[in-house]
Amino acid sequence: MSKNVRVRFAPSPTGPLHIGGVRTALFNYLFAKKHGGDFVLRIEDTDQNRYVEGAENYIIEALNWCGIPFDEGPGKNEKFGPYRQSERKHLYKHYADQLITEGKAYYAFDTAAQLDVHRKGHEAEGKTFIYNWHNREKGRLVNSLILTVAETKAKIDAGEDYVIRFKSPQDETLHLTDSIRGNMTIDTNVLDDKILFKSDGMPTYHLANIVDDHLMEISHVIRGEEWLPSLALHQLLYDAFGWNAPEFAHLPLILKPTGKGKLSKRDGDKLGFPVFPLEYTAPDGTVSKGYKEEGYFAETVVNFLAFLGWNPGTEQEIFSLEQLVSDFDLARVHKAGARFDPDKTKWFNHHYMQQQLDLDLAEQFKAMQPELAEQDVNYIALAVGLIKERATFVSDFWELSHFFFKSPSTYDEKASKKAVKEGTNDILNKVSSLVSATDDFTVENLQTNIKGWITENEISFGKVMMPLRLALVGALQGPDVFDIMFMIGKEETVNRIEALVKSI
RNA sequence: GGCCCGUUCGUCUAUCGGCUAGGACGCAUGGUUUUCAUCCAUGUAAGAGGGGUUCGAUUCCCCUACGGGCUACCA
Repeated sequence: MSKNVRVRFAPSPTGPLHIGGVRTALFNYLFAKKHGGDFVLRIEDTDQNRYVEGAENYIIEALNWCGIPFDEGPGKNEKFGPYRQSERKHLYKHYADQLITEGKAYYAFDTAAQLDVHRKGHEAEGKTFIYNWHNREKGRLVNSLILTVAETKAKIDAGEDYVIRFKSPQDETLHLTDSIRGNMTIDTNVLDDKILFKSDGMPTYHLANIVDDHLMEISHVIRGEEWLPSLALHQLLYDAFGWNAPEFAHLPLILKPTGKGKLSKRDGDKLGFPVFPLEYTAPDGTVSKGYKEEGYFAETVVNFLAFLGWNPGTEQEIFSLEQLVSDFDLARVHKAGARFDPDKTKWFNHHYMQQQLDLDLAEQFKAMQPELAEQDVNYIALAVGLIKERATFVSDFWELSHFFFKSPSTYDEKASKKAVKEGTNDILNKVSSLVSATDDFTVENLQTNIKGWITENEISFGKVMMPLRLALVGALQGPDVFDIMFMIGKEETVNRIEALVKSI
């Protein structure tokens, strides 16, 4: 890559970023880092009506949690700032005026209500209303193409609302290029004269986007496929300004796990898995679940998002962020939309669970489990080390490890039936005395003593181990019984065995 | 409706004209284990349909079907 790579992630602060947006950000980040470039965050808040307080903050926190921070953006390394389009408002009008002066754009005075009438009328006849070459000078629309210069000026001076529309060309075939999809051709006759500048004094996405990408020296635009239909307009705008267009790559969409359509913010909790990286509380108080709060690791989220629409071409599926940076390649991004699979995501989390430090997990576990308030975190870490291989989330830990912290209050009925037989009492009493007699209380010594006794007396392992496990755990599950005995200590072990004996 | 993009196991995907179509998740079975898990092994299951091009098409082209996106003074 010869030129400086600069990419941008340009979300609209209309609410929390959903995982589709996070994936777009991730791919931008990976591409930038792969080529030693910069990852820019730009806030596209040109629509004042949809602005949501706190959304920008959420976006930044989400990127940070995922480990894909931006290099430049609001409040950070502002070489090309400001990075909020609302703060760049003064820049855009000049460019719109330039296009008007050059005859590439024009003023339009049609009100939203009038346009609506046209649209409805066309619809009733089964036609589509397009504001472009075929009707813009026919007299039914009001714009500076049919008004005289003086008339136009008079309207503007009188304070009448106007927009600025791009004058899209007639009878041309555009050749567009996308790094993922290759070449496409578009007939300009199907394009409408998009509004570049709104009557409220703000630019639309299209104008602001092109101007900012140019001013910020963006080299590659990597965005969702929903922007593909706008590519023709954007290319036309670059040409109109005489600017070199960046390279474009349109990412396939992330689809709902079941049903139709792309994954949307509203899918949220009703599908039983989070669609947001972080928990989000809307201004109206409704709370949406986040991956972080649900117990997913950032590594998990990054790894599964990377594989939605991309793969390395090898059979490797576990990728750290660093490995993704070195292996990522836009050429290997898929064209078709990818259905999101919650099961696979859990599998990734189970994998990354095993790589966490026991002490880190213990701290999280302690923070969420009231019963652990008085426990030594180092002891919790030992317990975690023994059970994490069977857990997907930290929230699974209590169910898997409660017996390390408190003695069983009940015995599972089925387990009791299976474990307690004729003579179990005697066996438990013997084991209890063997435990008591083990002075140097280590896993090895316990094994030597108890297993030795079992072998000497030719008893089956199950006859001893099952009731012993029942006494310690209250059920027939959990890790090695010798580990459990060692963890809870001699006295507690003896107490638990005696408690079961009494209950038989 | 119009325009654009897409289409390999249930899901994510490999294959860049030679395929007995590979891997992963899920599911099933078996093994390991003192238990439950984990783990390991095996199995299950696919190139939308029809035309071309070619010695040979999952791979290239066309048509149809289906899926998705866009079609706002939203991004």
